[in-house]
Amino acid sequence: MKKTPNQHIAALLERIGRLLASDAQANGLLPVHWETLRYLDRANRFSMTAAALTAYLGLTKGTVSQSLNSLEAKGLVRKRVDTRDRRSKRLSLTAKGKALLKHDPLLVTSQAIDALGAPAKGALAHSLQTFLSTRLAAQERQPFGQCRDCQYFSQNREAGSPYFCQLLEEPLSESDSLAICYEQLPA
Amino acid sequence: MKKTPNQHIAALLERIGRLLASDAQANGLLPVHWETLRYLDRANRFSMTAAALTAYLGLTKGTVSQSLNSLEAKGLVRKRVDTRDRRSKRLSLTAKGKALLKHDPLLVTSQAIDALGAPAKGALAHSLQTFLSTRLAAQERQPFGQCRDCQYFSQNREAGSPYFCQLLEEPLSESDSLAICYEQLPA
DNA sequence: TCCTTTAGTAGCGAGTCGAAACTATTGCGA
DNA sequence: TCGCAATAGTTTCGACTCGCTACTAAAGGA
Repeated sequence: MKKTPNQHIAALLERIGRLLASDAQANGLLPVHWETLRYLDRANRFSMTAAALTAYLGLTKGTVSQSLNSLEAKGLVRKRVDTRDRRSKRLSLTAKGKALLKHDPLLVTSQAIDALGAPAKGALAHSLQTFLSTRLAAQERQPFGQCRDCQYFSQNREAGSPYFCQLLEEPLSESDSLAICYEQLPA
Repeated sequence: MKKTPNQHIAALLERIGRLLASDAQANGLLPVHWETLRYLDRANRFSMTAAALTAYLGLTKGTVSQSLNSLEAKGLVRKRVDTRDRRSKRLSLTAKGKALLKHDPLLVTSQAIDALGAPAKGALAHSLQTFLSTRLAAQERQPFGQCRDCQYFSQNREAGSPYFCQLLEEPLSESDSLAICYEQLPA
């Protein structure tokens, strides 16, 4: 079976994925746990729910519910019923969860990337981003891009907050604009 | 938590890995099964053992033994005791296993790579390869490179086969030289 | 008010995965 | 030649993921 350049790249990506997954078994956590902590660290306040996390990870809600229970039992994640929509629960990282992210095994991985030069890094990031977006779009999955790159993102007309979400009709802070969002629709 | 460019790339790689893993649940096989079939399709005859596969996947031998049992029960892989070293078993793909590789979910994935231009693809393949090699070397794991890029690889002095392995003292065919090898040591 | 949709949970079965204990074979060295 | 360490692989155990299905509860529209 001869390999095309595309297949070669695909095989490399899959193999690297496996490599990173085995790295990610650290501190008694499993890969999916680390991804959850990272997500909750990066998501904006509208996206801190089990449903959004389910879409992000591409798993079923039953599976995600179990993982969250496990993280809650470890004291890394907190669940609180949303007062506006009492079906929903708002997730958050506990102080312990935030502290644990300082020992994210991904930090070790990212050191190995220094073997590449700066221009190669830029090209790599861009290519990976393009591939990820293409693949997610093909499966009709949410891109989870940054808030400020969204077509609902706008300047705020009123005082108080610099930006505004036209979909959820909520004011946005500077750090909101950098977070990733479940609802994000690239401009 | 601010992200450095390195961390951004590492996060992308991990996320893409998860994406591919969920794609790889096709035809009733699990990701690790597909990786096993692919390995057995690409490995040379010295590397068709459970021990080599264990090193390739970075798992424990118990786990790999179980996966192989499952693949054998499905009729995709065959195990035969090695006549030279009766501790060892030589693995091979059955006809059914080879046929199944024509439906490898990685083939779908590789189509999405066409969203990148040809020069970007070359740079991407090179960067990923460099990263993988660096990371494997850091963990003192085998690179599993192609036979012909090995320091034991040489032209054959006798007739019959074009190449020769100076480590295993075995003649090598043209297709041997392209296969990946457990013993490979980059020149 | 009814009915559909949405958010999340609970339980089941299959299977990965690591760890540890085990068998069998090989090969080295005294 | 004997004994012992190293190597190849299997088995069993427990924890956990993961998809699936069935479930509860709340929201919201006709």
